[in-house]
Amino acid sequence: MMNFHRTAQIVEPNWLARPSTEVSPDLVGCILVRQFGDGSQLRSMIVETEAYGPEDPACHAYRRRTPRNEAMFGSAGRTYVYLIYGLYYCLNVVTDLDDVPSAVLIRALQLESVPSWVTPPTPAKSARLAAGPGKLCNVLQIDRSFNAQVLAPCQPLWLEHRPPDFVPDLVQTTRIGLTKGADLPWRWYLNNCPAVSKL
DNA sequence: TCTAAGATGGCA
DNA sequence: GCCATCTTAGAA
Repeated sequence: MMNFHRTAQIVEPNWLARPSTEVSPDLVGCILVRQFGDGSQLRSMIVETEAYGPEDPACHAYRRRTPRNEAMFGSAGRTYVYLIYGLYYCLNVVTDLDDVPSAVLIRALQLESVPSWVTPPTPAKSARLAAGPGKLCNVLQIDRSFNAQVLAPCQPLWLEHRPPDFVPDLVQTTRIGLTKGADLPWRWYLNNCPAVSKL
């Protein structure tokens, strides 16, 4: 039977149950879907990610398990959301096996459309509305209540695979804004993408 | 209890 | 380069 209408390929938890350094580059090009309370959806492509994991001095769970980093020890396919600098939320996708603290930070998105509630100052800036981990949570209206939630359809957030014919041109570099583990090349982004947070 | 630092971002 | 803003982890 011919299948012209491709159904969305949902990212399943078991696909995420790998080390974050493997999942992180694979998530670039995937689609993050945000469904709001009124049923409306905002779709966007992940264009920049960073991996955090065990034996990683920059990982929030490097020292020990605490109430804040608890979600990182949870099962793959859930979120880890935390507040940084008392101002911004950051969204992570939990990866790897249970009890292994591991997550992928979503650092930048390319929005499919500009939501009605944001008023971009200039057209040029609208491309960068979600260029940064704090900015994207702002646009998608993600706060701490999103921590440790399941990523699945009918939830506020879920992931869809990139089309099989889309092979992203990836750049791998060091992570942004760290004082520890700054030498590890665990950041990936889409080459020549205006929505990436930093070059 | 107290305090310094933090996976940021906007503006001068 | 400076700073807003506040939770959290780690020290005392």
